[in-house]
Amino acid sequence: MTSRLDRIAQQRLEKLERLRARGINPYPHRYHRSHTTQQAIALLKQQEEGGGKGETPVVNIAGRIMARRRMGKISFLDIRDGSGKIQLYFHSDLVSEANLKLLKDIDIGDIIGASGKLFRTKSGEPTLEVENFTLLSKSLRPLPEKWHGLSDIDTRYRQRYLDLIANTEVGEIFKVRSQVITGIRQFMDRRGFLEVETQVLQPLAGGALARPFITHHLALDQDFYLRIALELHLKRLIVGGFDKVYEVGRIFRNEGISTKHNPEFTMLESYEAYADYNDVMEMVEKMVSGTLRKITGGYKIRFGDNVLNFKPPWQRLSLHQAIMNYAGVNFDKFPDTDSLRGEMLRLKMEVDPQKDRGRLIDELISTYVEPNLIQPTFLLDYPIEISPLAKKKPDNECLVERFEGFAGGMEIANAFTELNDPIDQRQRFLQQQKQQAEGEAGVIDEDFVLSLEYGMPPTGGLGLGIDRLVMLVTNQQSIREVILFPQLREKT
RNA sequence: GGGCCGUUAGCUCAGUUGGCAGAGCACCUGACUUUUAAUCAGGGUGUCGCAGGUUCGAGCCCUGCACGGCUCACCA
Repeated sequence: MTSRLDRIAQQRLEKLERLRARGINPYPHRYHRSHTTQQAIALLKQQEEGGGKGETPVVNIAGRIMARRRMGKISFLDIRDGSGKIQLYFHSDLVSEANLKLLKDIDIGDIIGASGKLFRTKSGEPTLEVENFTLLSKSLRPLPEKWHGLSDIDTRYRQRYLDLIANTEVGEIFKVRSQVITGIRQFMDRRGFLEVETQVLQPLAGGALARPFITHHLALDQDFYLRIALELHLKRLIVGGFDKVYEVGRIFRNEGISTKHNPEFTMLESYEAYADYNDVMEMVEKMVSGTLRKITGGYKIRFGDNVLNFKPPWQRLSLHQAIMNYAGVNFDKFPDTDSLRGEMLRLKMEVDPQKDRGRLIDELISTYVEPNLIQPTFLLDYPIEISPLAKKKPDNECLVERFEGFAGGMEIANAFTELNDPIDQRQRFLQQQKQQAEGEAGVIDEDFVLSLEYGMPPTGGLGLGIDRLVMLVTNQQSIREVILFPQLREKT
């Protein structure tokens, strides 16, 4: 590193050695903290509201030093813990000689514990008048700048701990993320769903069509795939007799990285026996709107330039109608790949000649429809070609009972009335296999089909992208802002 | 993988037509008994992302590479 950083680190190492020479352990094992900074402030307020009667109790607090203002005989330090921050006041007449000496070797970034009485300064700032303090951890490196914080995105993601120290609002995003997941779990548990954990390392990566990550088990001398969906194992559990199951789990897709895609992301999947996609739709509305209300107190959130209103019921639109509205294509009139491609070319759309009818429809959705679905919207009834795990509509062999939920121009949910006919399922897999691109997992999961042969009740299933939901709730335009450690290329 | 943009002190950023490498914060020394982006005086600590090239001379121009951002492609 540069000589200047060496110099700062060197100075701090020298301080460390001085402390050790005086018999001070710069990294002690524990500290008895009586209050968090916010509890201490609350205690002071309580004391004041009681008319100042009684002795102010001595509190022990601990945290990282964020700022220092030295003024001759007195010093002010700001320290921060997980709850917030508080100001410390040091007066050289009030602390021991040893403490005074220690204070000289303390730096911004160090973690200390301090005890003393609470009071308010002239300007009303709640403050701890320090009587005694201890070094709890010596910091050897300078923190990012106090006013502008840390804004270099590369450093923010690679050294997320610095981001969290320097930019307090980043921590808030991840608190909301936790609240979203907690809210969803509570919702599902209350509805009688059983939370389960299924395997991450799978012999076949099924349940979606995406390129998987591959790994190898040494003892078994066998390749495994990191799961690309939770679907097929959760449905096995429905066959097994758990009527309502869900999993909040990490899934892995070996695809491109973008502001809306991270190679590993978190998905909620749930399956409910004896339900269909209409039941699931209602559940999604209640789950998302209810969780939102719990966190924000209302149904409306700002997302970019828009205000999204999640109050049920959400807009429902058939996929067919949506593509008519936004792309001007009536796909019913173009029942095969060639005719649909011809129509798209006639409308001067860019068309990938490799794509079959299903993928062309998919393209119409993602290019023309999805970006326009700002308010929460359900698109219903998808073409069978792109929905191999969903049950056909009773009155239309070409469509399945499937919906996707959108908000803020992003897909957040995907659900269907699950296909439970094992013969139809095998045929759909075979059909899928023919269309599959190279590199994608293409082997039929025979064990899954076998499980269907034993009989799966009619079932409604759901997949919900947690990361994107958190993006919406926290008004973030990049998925990396809601994932603590997003995927980056290793620096060489 | 393609296109565009970026990379200068620990952090946030300037850097003119190609002519001695700059500021604020942080850091070090000193002053200061209620400060809070404390203030005041002094101190610049750098492989200008990396490697080449052009030039008397390159942070600046050219080529390649690395990493990042946006975007396109990919992506049930």
